[in-house]
Amino acid sequence: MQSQAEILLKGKHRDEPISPQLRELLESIGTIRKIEKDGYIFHEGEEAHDIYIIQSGIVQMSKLAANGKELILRICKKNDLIGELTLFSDNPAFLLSAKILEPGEVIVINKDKLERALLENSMLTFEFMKWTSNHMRKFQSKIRDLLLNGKKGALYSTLIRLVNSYGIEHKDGWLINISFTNQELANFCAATRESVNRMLAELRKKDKIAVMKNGEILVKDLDYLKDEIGCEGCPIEICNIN
Amino acid sequence: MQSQAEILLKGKHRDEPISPQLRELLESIGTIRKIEKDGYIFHEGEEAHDIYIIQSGIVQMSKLAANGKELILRICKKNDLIGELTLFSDNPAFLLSAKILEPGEVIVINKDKLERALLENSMLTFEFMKWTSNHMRKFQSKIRDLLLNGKKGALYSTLIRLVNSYGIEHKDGWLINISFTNQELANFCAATRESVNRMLAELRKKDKIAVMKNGEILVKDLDYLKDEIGCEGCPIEICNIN
DNA sequence: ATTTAACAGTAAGTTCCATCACTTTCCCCT
DNA sequence: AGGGGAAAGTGATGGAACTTACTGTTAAAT
Repeated sequence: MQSQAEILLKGKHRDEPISPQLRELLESIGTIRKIEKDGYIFHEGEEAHDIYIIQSGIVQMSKLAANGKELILRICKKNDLIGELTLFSDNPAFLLSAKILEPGEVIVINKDKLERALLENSMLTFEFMKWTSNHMRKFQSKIRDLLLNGKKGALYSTLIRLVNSYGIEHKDGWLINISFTNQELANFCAATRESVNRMLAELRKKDKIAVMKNGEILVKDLDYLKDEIGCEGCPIEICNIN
Repeated sequence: MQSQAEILLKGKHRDEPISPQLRELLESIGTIRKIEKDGYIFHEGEEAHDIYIIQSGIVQMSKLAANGKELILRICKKNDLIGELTLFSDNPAFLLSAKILEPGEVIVINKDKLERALLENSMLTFEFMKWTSNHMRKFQSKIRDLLLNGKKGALYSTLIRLVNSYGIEHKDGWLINISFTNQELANFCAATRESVNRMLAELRKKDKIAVMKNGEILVKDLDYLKDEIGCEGCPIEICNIN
């Protein structure tokens, strides 16, 4: 049995969101495209012909609401698959927007090609289904976190997920290796910037977190966050933000 | 172009959640089990060996939170697939509880058998993936509805989805053909019974809904509900509660 | 027919959270 | 070095939603 620390210590290599075989297939039928900071790979509602796998860089997936509010659902990095929900769909339009937070490269894979390839290779089908099903599980745990413990629950669980996905070890705790503005954190939680600011101030006062000079958050007491929201210790492959 | 009325008029046959081929496969490798009112087909956390397809009856899928709160996520009927998220999973435990609201029968399908069958028949794989992906889309629209317009948004969107899934035509609007207590409606919305009661009272006062003697809700002005929450008219195969 | 239990309905008080309005801090730019 | 813009931080206020507490209603149970 590994402790969470040991699991996290594997560092950047701890995530293998898609299997090596699946990745190989995707690479073989895809083409590389550069993605540039603050641009978008695609926008919600656009017609979808391709799906993407991230090679490097960071991509934020979000949904826009009618009233102008934005809901951030995922933060994706190397080996994450995005745009996948348009696969096997009758009217393939992107459901989310993909904003580039850090530049890098993606593999662009033609939807039809991929569909055919998947259907021809049952091992890959297996991997793909496994990935999809896992993704759905994350989503169900997320919906609970966001709804069932108020805004505090939403923020704390977001912080926990960010640590699980982007936390690096630090002598005082876990450092979340991407910086977000208060507004962005609020968009994860369907809360306001001011509420998030106040909650972070309180956590800082209680010495549960600290904010670094570059804006990154250091979580000093992860267990406190978990306790406060009645975290049931779901596995790290579910409790993340990818 | 069909109007929503025309689509709904197709009545009970408007939903074909899974394709006839997929259904045939499932039936051929499954066995029948009777399900009895107020019982459970399975509970959250139990080890999962089978998945189920509903033949008749009504089944409610819900997630329990640490603080005792319950979140109802789906209401399933004939041809709906449940327990599906344990497929292709490493540690197959049910993520939701399946409570029987109306007695009936389910087809019990062994997980391993189904996995093998799916991998051997790519046409079925295709259908299955399509179903999964569609399911994920529903979920994303749901998370937006529940989070982005307060409790009113959550309740109104729940009513709209119930009409889309269980609405039958009525001279004054759409009658939701299952009855729920205020508490149950609250559990759909992550709200309290009292809040739901007040919102329903307000809708009744404005003559937008009416409550029948058996507790069923008659939605007299569906467009009002849609307008109030900035409904973007997503298709009926997404905006439902199955 | 009366009791009981479950649910609906309402009101008052409290807490949570969004909104508004502003100041302060940070950091980029020339 | 100083100015401008973006983000952080904070207080006041109001409204939304939860809590508590109670009454009214219905339907089943004895």
